[in-house]
Amino acid sequence: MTLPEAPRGRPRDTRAHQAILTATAELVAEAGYAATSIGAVAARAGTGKDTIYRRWSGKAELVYEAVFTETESGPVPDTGSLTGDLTALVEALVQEFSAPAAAAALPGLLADFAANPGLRSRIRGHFLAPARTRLAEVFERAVRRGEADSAVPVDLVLDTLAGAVFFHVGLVGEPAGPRLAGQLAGLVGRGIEAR
Amino acid sequence: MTLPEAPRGRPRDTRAHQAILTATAELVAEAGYAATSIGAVAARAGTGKDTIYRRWSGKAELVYEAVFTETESGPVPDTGSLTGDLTALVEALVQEFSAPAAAAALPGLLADFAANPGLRSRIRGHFLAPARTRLAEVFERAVRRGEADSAVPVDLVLDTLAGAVFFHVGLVGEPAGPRLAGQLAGLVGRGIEAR
DNA sequence: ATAACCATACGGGACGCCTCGTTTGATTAA
DNA sequence: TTAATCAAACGAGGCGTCCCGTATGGTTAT
Repeated sequence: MTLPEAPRGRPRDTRAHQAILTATAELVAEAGYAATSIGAVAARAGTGKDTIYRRWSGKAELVYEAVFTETESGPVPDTGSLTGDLTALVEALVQEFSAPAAAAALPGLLADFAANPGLRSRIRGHFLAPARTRLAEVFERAVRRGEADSAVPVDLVLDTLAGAVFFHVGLVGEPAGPRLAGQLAGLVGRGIEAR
Repeated sequence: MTLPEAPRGRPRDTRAHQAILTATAELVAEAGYAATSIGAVAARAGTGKDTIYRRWSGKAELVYEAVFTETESGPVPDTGSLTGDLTALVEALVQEFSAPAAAAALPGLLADFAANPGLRSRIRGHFLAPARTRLAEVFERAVRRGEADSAVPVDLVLDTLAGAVFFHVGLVGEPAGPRLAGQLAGLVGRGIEAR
């Protein structure tokens, strides 16, 4: 049943693969998303453009993988309180969005995703879905403890948290201050409290 | 002191000006931000590109004015309760962001603004500042009534509301459901309640 | 075990198409 | 006379595709 699908011909070069991802992340961090062209990435990575197009369909997919793939999303926080869990979750979100390459890439990346229905559904699956799962777990624990109001839609909370962090990082342009995560988690945490 | 700045030479054509703005809004709504080029706008408006570049410095400024200038932001709501005022404010925000041209333009526009420091500061002044003023008024009234916690930063609330609506409209891609405004206002309203 | 073969990847370069923002030229309106 | 208008063309640069000659690994035949 497995059908190993034996690959024929020359295998792809792992070093080229990694060099492309590294060059992409560096270029985005240095020059921004718009100024990052496939040609420039190829030149910096020391590859041909074909070697890039053979792996990724375009700039959006390449940058997304280069910037957000190495995300280590650790275990779901379980501090015992809704506010604590939420703060940990938001802190991770802020940290992820504030990394130089990520902050530089996010607005342009989001625009490309929004303009392309196919990409849009893929980002919801790859990026938002795990975040939603983690948030839902924290939320359900809080509901069982009687801390949270089960009537609040999880998707709304997710849009609110992600949107707030993105909007702040994207429009303010400065690395998010250290108090942002705590304040945001406090605001939203109080908003979903049971009463 | 006024220096009427007597115009010399042929005055600019008001009809061309309006035709350009109209063509821009239509093109953005139909084809999206990325597919809207200055050349296409000029062709549709029946003008030369020159006539556009004489008035606007580029696509971002043109689209921003075409899509968001006609925003009529009515009086600041005063329903007597924090939740009521907030709901009215968010409903206006949702309506504004959900207009076909606005929804199509927002992600790309935001990306251009984020990539350009000059444009970024201008959008904060023209677009966000009025919203912040209106929100601050609603918020201060609620603080005086004892409904809201004065320790909550207004900017955080603004980022949260705008970010949530943008994230929802931009990534879901569907017109925001009718319940979104009420749910979001409820969530954030409870979050800033005095306790 | 060795060698021939084959499918695919590689770096490099050129291509046609598109958009951008600028410039030029002839015309038109105040 | 002055400046705005439309039209056309420009150079620069990105995109995505294609082709080249070469490199590389697995498969097959000896």
